[in-house]
Amino acid sequence: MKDVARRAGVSLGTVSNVLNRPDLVAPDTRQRVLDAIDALGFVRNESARQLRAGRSRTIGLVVLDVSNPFFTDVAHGAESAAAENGSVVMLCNSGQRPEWEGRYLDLLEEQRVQGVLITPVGTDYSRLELLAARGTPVVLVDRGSDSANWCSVAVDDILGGRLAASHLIEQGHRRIAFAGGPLSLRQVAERRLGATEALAAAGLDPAALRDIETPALTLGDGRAAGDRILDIAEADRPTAVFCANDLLALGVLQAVTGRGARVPRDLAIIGYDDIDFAAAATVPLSSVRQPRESIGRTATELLLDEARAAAGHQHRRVIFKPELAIRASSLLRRRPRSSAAPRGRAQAAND
Amino acid sequence: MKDVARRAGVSLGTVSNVLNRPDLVAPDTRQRVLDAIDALGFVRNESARQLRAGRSRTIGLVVLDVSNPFFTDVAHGAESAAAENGSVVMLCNSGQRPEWEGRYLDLLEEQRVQGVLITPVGTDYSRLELLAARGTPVVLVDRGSDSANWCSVAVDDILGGRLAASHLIEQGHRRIAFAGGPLSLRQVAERRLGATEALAAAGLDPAALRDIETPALTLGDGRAAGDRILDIAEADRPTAVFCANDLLALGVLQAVTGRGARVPRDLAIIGYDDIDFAAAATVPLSSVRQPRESIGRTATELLLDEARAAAGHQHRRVIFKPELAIRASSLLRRRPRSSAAPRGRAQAAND
DNA sequence: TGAGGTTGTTGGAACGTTTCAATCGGTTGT
DNA sequence: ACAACCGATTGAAACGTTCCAACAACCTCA
Repeated sequence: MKDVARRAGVSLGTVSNVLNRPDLVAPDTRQRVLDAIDALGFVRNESARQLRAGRSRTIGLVVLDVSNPFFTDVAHGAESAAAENGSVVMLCNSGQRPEWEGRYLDLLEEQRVQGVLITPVGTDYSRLELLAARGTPVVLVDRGSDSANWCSVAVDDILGGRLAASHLIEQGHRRIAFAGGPLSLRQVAERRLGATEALAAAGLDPAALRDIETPALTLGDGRAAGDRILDIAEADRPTAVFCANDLLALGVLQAVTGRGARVPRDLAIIGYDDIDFAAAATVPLSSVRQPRESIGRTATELLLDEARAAAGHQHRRVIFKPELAIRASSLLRRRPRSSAAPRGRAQAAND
Repeated sequence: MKDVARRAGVSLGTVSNVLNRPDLVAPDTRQRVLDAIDALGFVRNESARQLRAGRSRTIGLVVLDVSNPFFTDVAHGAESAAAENGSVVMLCNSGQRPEWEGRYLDLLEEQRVQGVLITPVGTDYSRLELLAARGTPVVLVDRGSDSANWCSVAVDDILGGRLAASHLIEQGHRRIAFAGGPLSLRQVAERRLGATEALAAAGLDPAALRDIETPALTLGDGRAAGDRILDIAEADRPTAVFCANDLLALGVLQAVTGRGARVPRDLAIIGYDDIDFAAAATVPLSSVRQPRESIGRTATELLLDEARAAAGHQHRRVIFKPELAIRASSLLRRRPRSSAAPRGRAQAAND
């Protein structure tokens, strides 16, 4: 910047003004400075700006799994909201490992980010509370929280679980499995809880929900879960499975059809998230839809509001409602008429 | 840091030494400083470090599409290589839009990142050349380049295209389509080129390759492509399609089976990338496998080498070889025995 | 005893910005 | 003719680190 100033024959302060408050400086001076910038190929040093400003223009987004399209969609929403406000999102992948989550939080705090959007791995929020207490705004994503320390944006996972299970019950299923894990993930626990509520509401025994616990929520774990379901003796085998997310559901679908079972006739499947691949599976996958991009967008807006308002900020708790997206993988009866009549051949089988 | 120094009764320099070269400082002083750090909840200011150091510990990774699992896998490889070297990867999504790519490059340069890993949108490398000339190492990812300005890590896409098309020809197909676009993406153009080479090598007319050009490489574009293929009169319709990536192929698969056509009997499909979802599709998708994580890892290592060696760095050009991953979506004949005997029922149909 | 080492600590300059009070011509109003 | 004001520019003080030459205290050996 010093070089630019010298070349344009002005002082450092003027160059800074051209960069930050161009209207303050006379048009011809401004032009001279801009020319010098061009000629020298000058590029602002963001570190120095941040150091001076005390805060960066970056927002941290810590997700459980980047290879899960759900999170990339959330990230997408966050990114566009941030871009509209001149900020950037730094995407960090904890991979459901608490140590990585911690590492990334340290890193983000050292960078003095504007704030952190996070879907925490566990339920121990002490690190986050410290972060918030030291002045970095935190917003919980895809996870409600009654804490007074931050905003949160969530989807009603209990309701989602209830919707999914009710749908299966309504389709005539009585032996239903729940695949998902670890149960320490609040999303998983709540979806499961919703399912048991639906069973109870239908006069069935909630304890009869068959748990297929998985180490994580990936395609591979889904394949393993599918194998485990098929390994159950037929008389006892669930006729339907509710998976804690679509990755799992797609894995189950693959394992099960790979072994010659028919979906939904032999096993009905419903997932959760309604990622794009769900509809694209060749037995189109029923799922519970969440407003993925809106989650990211809303969380970012809450965060920026807090970062700017500093004092006069009221923490808020936003809860979206999930919706059923019914497709072939869970439909045993003739497909109910929906507004847009579906094209495919309706399944006639019934159990 | 000043507060820490005061509390521990030492000078600023000593605190810095505790943080950066702990072995230089006497054990008890060190402990006193560490205690003070804990008590005050001190967190290093990364901006100040960077300003002083002149360079950050961040690596920029600019990809074409974060929602494409191929790139998240590349990112994963890059991330772990970076982590081993105490660096972090900042993931940026250009979404195939040149303006966004430019914005992100500006941003990364302002941050004085250690270097930039990029799969460029177009073929205009002038912005990158400027970046490299000003001293930021650049590594081209998934794109070969003979430029003397940077390293590159690529996969031989021409070979990949040849493999895919040869396989289809060998399966008896004569009317073959290529779905992909825009052709300005080098990946797309080269995969297509490989396919025409394969046709020529088999004594077929390379010009007979039927182009289904798509605006981008997404699931949605694939569905549209599938519809366009089925709209072709049956006598003239291709019996096989080679898709420029798996997202496209999965889209085609969905559209085609949704309209009652059978895969591979009515239309054989082969994709590219071999993402996890490919094997998980219910007609498991044949594909061309690329070493996704290795690409990211190798690129990062080249980058870090350049960033460190500064002077004595030789630009290198790494080219991986792709492999066929044959699955049901392209197999008309009895499945050839592979080392691990496949479980499913073999297809008996033949054309 | 004093020269030379070793070990641990210190003070201050530098990194590249932003910000703000101060300054400087030049008008304008009275 | 003087005060008051205006817009444009300047100079210097931060911001929080790292780095390095210098120093102090102590030890060792001739």
